[in-house]
Amino acid sequence: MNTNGRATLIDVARKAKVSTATVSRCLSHPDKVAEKTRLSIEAVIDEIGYTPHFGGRALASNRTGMVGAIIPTMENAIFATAIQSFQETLAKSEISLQVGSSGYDPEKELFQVKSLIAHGADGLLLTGAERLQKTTKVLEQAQIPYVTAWNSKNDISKYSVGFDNRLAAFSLTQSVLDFGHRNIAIISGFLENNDRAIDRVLGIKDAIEKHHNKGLITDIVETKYSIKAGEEAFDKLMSNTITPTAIICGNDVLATGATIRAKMRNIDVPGDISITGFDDIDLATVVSPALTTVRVPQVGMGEASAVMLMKLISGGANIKSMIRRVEFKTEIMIRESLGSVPNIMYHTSRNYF
Amino acid sequence: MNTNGRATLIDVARKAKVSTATVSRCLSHPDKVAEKTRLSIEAVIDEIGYTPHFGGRALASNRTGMVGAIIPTMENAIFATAIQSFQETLAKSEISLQVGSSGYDPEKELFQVKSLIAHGADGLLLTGAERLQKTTKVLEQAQIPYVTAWNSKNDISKYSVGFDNRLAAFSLTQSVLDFGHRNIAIISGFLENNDRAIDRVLGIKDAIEKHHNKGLITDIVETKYSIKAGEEAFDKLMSNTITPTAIICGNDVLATGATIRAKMRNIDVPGDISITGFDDIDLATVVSPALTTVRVPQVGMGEASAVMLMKLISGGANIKSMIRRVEFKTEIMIRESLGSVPNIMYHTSRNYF
DNA sequence: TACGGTAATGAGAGCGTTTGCATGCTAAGG
DNA sequence: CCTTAGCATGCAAACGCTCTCATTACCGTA
Repeated sequence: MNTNGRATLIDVARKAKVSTATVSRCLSHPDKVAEKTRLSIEAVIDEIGYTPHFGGRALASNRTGMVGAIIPTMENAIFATAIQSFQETLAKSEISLQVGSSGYDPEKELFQVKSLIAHGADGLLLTGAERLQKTTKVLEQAQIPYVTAWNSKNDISKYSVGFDNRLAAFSLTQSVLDFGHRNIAIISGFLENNDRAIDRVLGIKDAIEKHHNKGLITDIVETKYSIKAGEEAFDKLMSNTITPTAIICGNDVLATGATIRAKMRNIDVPGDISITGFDDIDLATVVSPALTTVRVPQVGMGEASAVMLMKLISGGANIKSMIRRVEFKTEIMIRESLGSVPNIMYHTSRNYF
Repeated sequence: MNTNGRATLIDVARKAKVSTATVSRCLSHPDKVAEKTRLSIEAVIDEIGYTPHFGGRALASNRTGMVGAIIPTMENAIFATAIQSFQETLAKSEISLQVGSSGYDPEKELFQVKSLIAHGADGLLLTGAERLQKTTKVLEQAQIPYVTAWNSKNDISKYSVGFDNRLAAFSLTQSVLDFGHRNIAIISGFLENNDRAIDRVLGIKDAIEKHHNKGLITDIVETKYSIKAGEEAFDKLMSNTITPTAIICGNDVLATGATIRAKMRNIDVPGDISITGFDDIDLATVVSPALTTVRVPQVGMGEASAVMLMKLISGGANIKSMIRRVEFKTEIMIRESLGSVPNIMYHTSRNYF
């Protein structure tokens, strides 16, 4: 019994008439202890309500059983599914998760990294490929293993799990072009410090350049990821001289905003204008019309990154032979929000080319 | 430099030519150290990239700087806002948060409590007033302070933050009655182990009993909190002999499901049927028509519970004089989904009374 | 110059666990 | 009956930090 009145290993040992070593083993490696001993120790533990002291454990074993994840934002569901499956996978090994958000700001990411390390993270999951050099340095000095997710364009020396944002956007854009659209606008998240957003825009441009020409892009609006921002961006696009017949949005949240605003302005989707999203979060099928979007391998990424990170943490010889990079495929989900070009607008727009 | 190659306090002390005590103070109570000393220590820390070892700190100080929160579900946004403000408030004091979910199952809650304690939580935030006796016992044996939220109907000896679910539902129902509705159906979450859901149903009944009679309730459907469940519940209600003119839903998620299904079936809301929600999450204004609902003091609860919990953790003399219970007001948000009773149905329904 | 008081620092004893190594015991084989 | 392998257990040294208490340094005042 320590000064706080909380039971300790020593109390258990004394009461069970064994050494602390045996009690410790009984907790951490039950198979190393004789059945009989184990039972009597467990009885004592139950009786006096002993819980191992976290700090003592962490100090002696140099492990906390906690890992951290830093995602850009929790405000919308973009990362929720992946984080959930990440968490579930960890939970199977009794590892807990602490989530922080960076707000798409590398400085804040660095802060979160420090904070998570200070809070005892055994390993970290980070979003995207780019970060401050200082962040990488901190990670290395603290000797914390980490995995990056959400983008496969990654330094080969690092451990990463993701998909090809650029390629996915490319495919989606091809579908849009196939529907006959020639005046295309983009509503993107802020590109600064966001390699995923940059890649998506690049993918759109790739597709357009390949099949037609750059002039097809009427405008690119950069804004924050929120429904309201999507609404405002829509207004902006519709106030331009050249209005688009299709709007490709950086994610489903922006697309939802655009769709809602279209409805408010009595602009029919997809009759008058087509709108596409990215991510395929729940929202995509809640709005009407349901969004054509890109399904991102959230569950797969969550699981794969958890497995990778746990291997890294356990360390040992097998690290050398580990796969350093997992790349997933994406899938285009064609739904109601993408349709053919409206005739009248189609003609109008042709004048410009 | 320890065996892992990670820098320790001793390394810093040696390099800065001071004792470990001074370095420790410099980190934890900078004002107790001379400016000059502090600067030189900080320089060394920066140079060798020292991060305090979590385990050592936790062991010596008997604090982890982490608290846990257990909410019933993360699958929808019901608890998100409160948790976020809880977290933000904690963050100001450099306390981190670990969230677990119980799935509305008391056994799972117990498991999560144990898990969070095992992971070093300094304190806990729990949802609702009811739980297993064993859970309370575990909490006490581990000497972990905790606060309950979301329901103010609470044992006075405990620390709680919440609002009166019953009263809120009562007010909302009054509004529904004021619009002339006399055939009212309820779609509730499962009542078992959910004091909030129970209270909301009781509040509805209170209002109806007070102003009219029980017979006005055409049906009560219990189901899980999901959009799909809301849809199915709606179908169930509409297949009854007596159909309602208003559906009061246990939360916005269920109400959203009902609304979506109504739209699918070409039943106009609120023209043919009124629907109300509870919680006022984002979803409530995303669906159309926007939901009439109850605004729950999520931000307030989050902040208040964080403050209360932190006081409890710091302990000291002021605990005795602490306020043990904070109760917030709710607000009825009248939006499009609630309207007058359609004439034809009104007449039909009158026949039954 | 001596002295008291205060601010800054140092010494060192824990904090509760884990774990490598030593020891003791049991059972099987010679 | 003695050896020996192998399993179960105990001993005790870390692990890295905090914090109390003691000590030193410095200043102003008598």
